Amino acid sequence: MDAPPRWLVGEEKAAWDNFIRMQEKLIGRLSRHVQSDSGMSASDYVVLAGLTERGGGRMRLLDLAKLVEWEKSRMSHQVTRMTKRGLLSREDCPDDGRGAFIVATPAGYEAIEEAAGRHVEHVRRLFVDALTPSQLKALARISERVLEHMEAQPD
Amino acid sequence: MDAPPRWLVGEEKAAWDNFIRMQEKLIGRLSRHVQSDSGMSASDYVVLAGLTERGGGRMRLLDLAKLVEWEKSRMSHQVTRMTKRGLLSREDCPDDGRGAFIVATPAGYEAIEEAAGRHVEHVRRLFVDALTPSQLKALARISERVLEHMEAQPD
DNA sequence: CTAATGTGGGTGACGTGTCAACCACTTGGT
DNA sequence: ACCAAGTGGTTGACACGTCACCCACATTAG
Repeated sequence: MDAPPRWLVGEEKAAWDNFIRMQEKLIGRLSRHVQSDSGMSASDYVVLAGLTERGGGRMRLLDLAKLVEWEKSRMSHQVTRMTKRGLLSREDCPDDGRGAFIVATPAGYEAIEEAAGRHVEHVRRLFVDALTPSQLKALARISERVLEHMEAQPD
Repeated sequence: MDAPPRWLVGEEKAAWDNFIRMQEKLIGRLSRHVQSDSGMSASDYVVLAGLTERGGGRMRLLDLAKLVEWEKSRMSHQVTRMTKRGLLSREDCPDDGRGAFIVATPAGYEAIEEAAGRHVEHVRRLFVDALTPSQLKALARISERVLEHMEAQPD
């Protein structure tokens, strides 16, 4: 019987609209910065950052994909491209004939170290500096809350 | 002389990490929903929503692009694809020989009306319902604050 | 009127994301 | 030992986004 949609109103609508616009503008600007001052795409950055900071520079492809919440085929394509550009390499896994280790090359390490420092300055400038400590705290809790809520929710 | 990067710490880091993860997961899930229950991509949705709700179903290409904060070439490509699928059509502008009006077709209207109702239910389920009214209000203000801050900031 | 410059919009090439199918290897049951 | 089912990973086709460049028309200066 298809009840009519419950459109957003008042604070609901304000929160959603502002959040969406803010997030789009912020992410867009940050990825253009990564691109223009390190020559890497935002995806390159995410992959290298995850691999080196949380995987010690060497990880199985699926583990890396889960870490950054990507699909395996996306990761596979991305690794192929980054390998061609010398940032990563693939190695066979001795324990599991199907497996592939993804390894950050020296050039990969260099690139991420360069980029990370610049990136954090942009994050500060555009995001952290815009908010008071208590607003930062509030946003941390709100984001956490939404994440938990989503995990408890079907798809 | 290249001061060392001021890495994020404590609440700064928590706010940023949680925000990024939340936003990625939320946007990802919502666009998969739009896709699977209306057959449209998230981009199709944005274009049709902007065009019909705020442009009366008929707008110049550049105006539409500005409205949703896209580059003109992206919009042009997108309109081309949507035109092929019957959701939009192009019309010449009599006042300006270079101009192009983008018009939502009846099929376009139908599609967006169908999709919008379902979309808002997902937004409620995944986002609005996760937060208290005061958290929604806080997020609205925080987002607004970041937006204003970015506008006052060079690039 | 005409030439320079600006603006609205399109195009093609290339990097990226998704989906579905596929291959090779592993695992578990019999 | 063997076969079914599962898992790790790759591939190809196609939709999408960006960049640089292009073209047609408009505007302004002279």
